[in-house]
Amino acid sequence: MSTQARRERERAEREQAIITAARDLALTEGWDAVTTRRLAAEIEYSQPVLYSHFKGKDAIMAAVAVEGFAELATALVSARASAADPRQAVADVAAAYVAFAQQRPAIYDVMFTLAVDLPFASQDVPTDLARGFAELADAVRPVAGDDDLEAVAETFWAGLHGLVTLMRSGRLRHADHDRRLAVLVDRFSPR
Amino acid sequence: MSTQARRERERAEREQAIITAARDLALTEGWDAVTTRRLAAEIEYSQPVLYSHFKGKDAIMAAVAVEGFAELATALVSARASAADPRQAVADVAAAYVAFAQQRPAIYDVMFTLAVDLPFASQDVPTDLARGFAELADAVRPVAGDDDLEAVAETFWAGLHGLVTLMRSGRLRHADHDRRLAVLVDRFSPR
DNA sequence: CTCCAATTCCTAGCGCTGCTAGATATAAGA
DNA sequence: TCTTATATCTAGCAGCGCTAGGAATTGGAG
Repeated sequence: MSTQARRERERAEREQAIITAARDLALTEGWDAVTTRRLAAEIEYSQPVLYSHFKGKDAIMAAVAVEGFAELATALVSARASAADPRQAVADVAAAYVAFAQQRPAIYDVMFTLAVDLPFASQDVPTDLARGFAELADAVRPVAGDDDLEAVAETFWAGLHGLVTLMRSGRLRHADHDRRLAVLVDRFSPR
Repeated sequence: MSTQARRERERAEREQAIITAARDLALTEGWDAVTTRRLAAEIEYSQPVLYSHFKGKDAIMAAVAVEGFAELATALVSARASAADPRQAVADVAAAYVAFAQQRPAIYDVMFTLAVDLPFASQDVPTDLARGFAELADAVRPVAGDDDLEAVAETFWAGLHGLVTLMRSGRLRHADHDRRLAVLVDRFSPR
C-alpha cells in the first residue's frame, strides 16, 4: 500500500505548510493578520482542513513556537561555542538571545508572551527549551558560586527577557539598549 | 447654570464607572471577558455610550493601566520608605513590585504587556511611571558606581519584569521564585 | 406655555473573528 | 460495478469592536 504512505506524506507536508504559512504571515504582518481564513487561502484549502490538523488556532501558534524554540537553542549554542573566553561567552550568549528576539519579534512573542499553555504540554518544547536554557546556564556557571546554578541562570534569563519585552513595548528607549545589556552581562560575568 | 455642572459631574462619574467596571471585570474574569457589550451592561447604558467617553476599547484598557501606574508607584514608595537599611530597601522594593504583579496580574498585563502605545501618549502615565521608577532608581543608587544610574535601574526593573512575566506564563516554576528573586536582589544590592 | 433646536442616547447592523454541522465529492475495497 | 469509507467543501453560528441614523429627552426663545 504505497498510496497510503503517499497520503500520509502529503498530509505531513500540508501540516508543515500550515505552520510555515502562519510563521511567514506573523513575521511579515504580525499575528493579527494570521486568521484561519487567510491561512486556509494560503495553503489553498478550505478552513475546516486546518482543524483536521490542529485543535484550533492556538495549536497552530504553538507549533510555530515549537519551531522557534529549536531556532533559539541553535543560535545560543553557536554563540557560546564561538566565544573566546568565559566572560565573552556570557556577553555573546546574551547578544544572541536579544538578536533573536529583535529579528523575529513575532516568533519571540508566541514563544514567551502569547500562547500560554499549549507548547509546554507538547513533547518537543521542553527538549529545545532545555537545550537553549542549558547554554545560558553553562555561560553563567562560573559566576554561580554558592547560589543554585539553575536559579542564577533563570534570573539571568529573566533579565534578558525583561529587557527585550520592555524595550519592544516602548517602555525602554532603544538608544540605551547596549548600556543596559552591558549592565546585565556584567552582573552575571566572571571578573 | 448648575445643571450643566451637574451633567458634567455625572458624565465624569460615568466615565469612572466604565474604568472601574473594566478593571473589576479584568481582575475577576480576565481581559477576554471585558467586551464592550459586557461593559455597557455593567454601567447600564448602551454600547455607543462607551465611545462618547473613549476612542475605543484600547483607550478604556489604557485608562485602567493609568490607574495601575499610580497604584504601583504608591506601593513602591511605601516599600522603600519603611526599609531599615539600603540593602533591605532593594529587597523590599523588589518584593513590593513582584507582589503587585502577582496580586493584580490583569492590571500588570495591561500596564506592561498589552495596550502597547496608548498609555504613553497620555499625560498622567509618564508622571506615575516616573514616580515608581524613581523608587527603583533610588534603591539601586548605592550600587550604580561608575555605571549610569538610569541604565542600572532600568536593568534591575527588567529583571523584575522578566521574573514576573516568565513565571506567570508558566516558563518558571513557582517553587523557586524566592530563590531567583534573591539572586536578582543580591546582584543589585550594596554589600 | 409652546415651539423649536440641540443634545443625548439607543436600535440595528456591518464586517470581521474562530469554529463546526451537514452535504458533497473522491477514492478504496468487494 | 456497486458500496462503503474517507476527504473536503459550503454555509452558517455566535461572538467581537465599532458606527450610522433615528428616537427620545432636554434647554432656551418667543
